[in-house]
Amino acid sequence: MAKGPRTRSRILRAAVETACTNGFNGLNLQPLADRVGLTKSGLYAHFGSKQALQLAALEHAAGLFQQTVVAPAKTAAAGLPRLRGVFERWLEWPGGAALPGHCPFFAAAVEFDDQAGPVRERLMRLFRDFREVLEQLVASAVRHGHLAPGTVPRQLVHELVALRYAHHWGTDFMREPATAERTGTAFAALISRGQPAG
Amino acid sequence: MAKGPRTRSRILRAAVETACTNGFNGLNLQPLADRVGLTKSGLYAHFGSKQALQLAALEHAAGLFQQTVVAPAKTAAAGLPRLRGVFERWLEWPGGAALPGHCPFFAAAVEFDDQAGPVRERLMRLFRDFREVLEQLVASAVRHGHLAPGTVPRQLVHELVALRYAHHWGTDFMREPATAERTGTAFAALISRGQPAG
DNA sequence: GTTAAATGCGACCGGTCGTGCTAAAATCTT
DNA sequence: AAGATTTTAGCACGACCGGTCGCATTTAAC
Repeated sequence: MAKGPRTRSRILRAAVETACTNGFNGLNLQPLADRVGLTKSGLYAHFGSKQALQLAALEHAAGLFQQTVVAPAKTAAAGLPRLRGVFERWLEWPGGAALPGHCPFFAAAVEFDDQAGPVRERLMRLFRDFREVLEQLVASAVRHGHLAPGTVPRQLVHELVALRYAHHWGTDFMREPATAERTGTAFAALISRGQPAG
Repeated sequence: MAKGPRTRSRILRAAVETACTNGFNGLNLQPLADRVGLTKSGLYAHFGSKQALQLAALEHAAGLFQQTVVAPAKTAAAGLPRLRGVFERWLEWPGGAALPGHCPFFAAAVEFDDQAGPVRERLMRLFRDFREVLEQLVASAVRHGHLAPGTVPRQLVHELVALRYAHHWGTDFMREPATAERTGTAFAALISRGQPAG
């Protein structure tokens, strides 16, 4: 492997770590360059613009997410167990990928709320794609008879997203240990509500 | 009313509006001074530090929230109707206070996730206080027989927070019109789950 | 082993940030 | 109307921001 892509890789790792604690707007060149032992311009040469760096970091984070949260799905039986596994790994992300701080996508969703551009577009697509994955898992759980036939995947997934958000709020901002239990209780309630022949 | 407090008031109004779209870290002095027709230092003299400005803006926003979302609670009958009213006004905040953009508290929760200091402390207290209000409303609804006696207020409120977060995500970031309906459906499910004698 | 491309350094640009200071202007009090 | 006080403008500072350039060095290809 050539040297260029290798340092680029190091940069991206550090960039994602930074984004987890400081957000994507916190991807400032100078501190990031210091972290990887480069000069600002040396780092900059790899991307050409801050936006390109943000996009690359976002893409890298998406890869880690896929491989940490989604990919291990097949380790559990299809249907509800698989859905539960993904949800639980989602709760623990980004810690599950040995990343510090909090979910970078949630931070980015706030930072780019009013900031149109390719980063926002890409992030929205990532969200939609993962939601699609969740909906497939729900639909599969329904087909396996683990959830009521009348379950509307998109509705249930909306409520799963809600739980993940509240979990983020409770653990990362409020820092209340009881959060995990409350999230678990809520998840169980969601599932039992959708149980066939309640 | 003297002139000082009057301009201070104008500044705070503009500051909260800015915080709704740009967050509290986006409360930069120069643009804010331009908005209210002052010089940067002229504005600065009113607060003495950016952090003091952030705190004052946060306090002002809390006042608007109280008066827009919480105070009108008494217009509805005690119990479930009152809870529903507060939740619905919460969903529409900050639009209900004629403010642009999104809920500034959610943005602040991300910005100050890792940033210790008085702003973070104050914000956490505001969240706790409002959660307390919600729990009281839930408890009241239980006492009125609108919710099952076994309802755990803190758990239900956690899920209401979850819904509000997902609503924010769906409307402000994803910009999906269907979000309101899904949030409403989820709220109804939460309530019906807690209905006495199923 | 020579050569040419890839790679990173260092200095620097214009701009904006938060923060001080002083002096002038506007306001309030008497 | 005159004096006391508050309020604002003007200016400057050091630090940091994203971004650019030319040059040295390392790497890889021939």
